[in-house]
Order: sequence, then C-alpha cells, then structure tokens
Amino acid sequence: MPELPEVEAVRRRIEPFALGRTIVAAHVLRQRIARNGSVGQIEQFVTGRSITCVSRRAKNLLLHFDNAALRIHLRMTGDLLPCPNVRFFPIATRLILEFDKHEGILFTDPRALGRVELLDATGLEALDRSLGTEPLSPQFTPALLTSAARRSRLPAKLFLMNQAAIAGIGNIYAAEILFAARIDPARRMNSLSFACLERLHGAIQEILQAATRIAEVTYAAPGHFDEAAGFQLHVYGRVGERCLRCNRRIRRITQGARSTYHCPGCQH
DNA sequence: AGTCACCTGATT
DNA sequence: AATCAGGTGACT
Repeated sequence: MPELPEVEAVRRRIEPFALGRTIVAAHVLRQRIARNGSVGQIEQFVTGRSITCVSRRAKNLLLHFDNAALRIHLRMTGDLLPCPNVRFFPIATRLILEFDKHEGILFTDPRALGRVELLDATGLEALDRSLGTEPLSPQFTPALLTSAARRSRLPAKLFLMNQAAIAGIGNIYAAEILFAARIDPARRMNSLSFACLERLHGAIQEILQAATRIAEVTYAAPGHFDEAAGFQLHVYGRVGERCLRCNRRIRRITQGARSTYHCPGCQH
C-alpha cells in the first residue's frame, strides 16, 4: 500500500477502532516480521496493555502504550485492518492484536517484507532523529527545503525518496511530484534555482495532500493504488504513453535500482 | 554512492 | 522462465 498518504489513511482508519482498547491476546503468525527472538517479547509486552495513541512518523505506524510503542512498517504490501472477528483472518495475516469480543487489528502482508518492532522512549527518539521533516507539517518550508537541497548532490528523485531528508515520499509520488514541479528527476538537487525549489515545495504539499484525501476514502488494492478513486497519475507506470500536458511519450529510466517515470518534454 | 537481498504474486 | 512491484537496510 504504502507511501505517506496511504500510511496516514491506515492510521485514520485504525485510530477510532483501536484507541483506548486493551489487547487481550497477540499472535505473531510469521516470526520474521520481528527481529530475531523478539516475537515472544512483543506478544508478552502488548498483552494486557491499552493503546493510548495511534500515530504516524514518515511511513511508520506507531501504536503507543504507557511506556512504549509498537512500530509497524508496512514496506511494500502491508496493511492494517480493523477486524470484527479475529478467528477468521486472511491468508496473508502476519500479526493479530486481539481486543475483547473477538475484535482486533490484523497486520496483513502478502509479500512479508513488513516489520514490527517494540520501541521504548529511547527507541522512539532514535527513530525520530533518523527521519527527516514531515512534508505536511508546518516545519516544512521552502527555506528548509532550500537548505537541505544545497547540501545534496543527489538526483532530485533520489533526494525526495531519501527518508533522512524529507520523510514519507516513495517511488510513485516522487515521480508525480517532479512532474508537477516540471523538474527532471536526474537533476542534482544543488543545481536547482530557488524558484524551482519553491515550485518543488508546493508540488510536494499539493500531491501529498491530494493523495491523502483520496487514500482516506479508498481501498487501494495492489496495482491500483489511489488511481481508481480519482488520483490522476501523470507519469508513473505510463511508459510509452503520451504526456497529458505536452503529448511527448513518457520515458522510464532507472535510478537507485528503481523505475523512474518522467516526461522528457516538460521536465527540466 | 550504488546494488542487492529480503518475500510473494502478477504479468510478460 | 524471467521480470516487475508502492521500501528499506545491509552490503560493496
């Protein structure tokens, strides 16, 4: 599912269901979702505890307890679902957090790349420090983007995906943001003018806000993303098709071993 | 700074 | 059979 907008949508779906609920049982169905040996620790710790807050930092979901939090990272195909009866769960379920009345939360993940980890206050601080600015927060200003850009020689696409700079942007929205800002994904960050960076700042906010609104009311099945609910993808996945703005054919290039889609006509 | 392994399923 | 996939962390 998951870049920032989808993870935020999951958070909003889970919060009203889970807030204040007490976990009466926890079952890790796939050992490798947790670091070696910590499965038992997770099950034991969360059992009997109440969820005091459901938050998000970058693409991480955090279920908070009194002195600790369960960090859930959905990676490529993970999802978190409110479940009316946890005795019936989908094949790809990796973790069950059970409340009373057999209700609970399911962590499903067909590809099993997602990870779960218990963090104390120190661990939470370390996580926070390891991640850059939230792009939809007030701290994310053109000035902040400019100072980060000055220090980076990365191609723009890789800069956007670097979680230590700006946190929460992934492959699809990085491509869409750069199209909206008309920036060539291969351009080095420190070569962009201030006017260009202001455009980029605006595009980051607009694309992520629009996607978040749509993600909240969508069930984004793998491969469909938010497109079905009206999020217009201008470049992602459209190699060979015509640019909706200038009619040139969309290209696919490789950056950091991932596909980047862009329009050679309007991105410079 | 760049590439690959981690997983599984869908598509070519 | 081979390649691709919304992410990351651990390697050269």
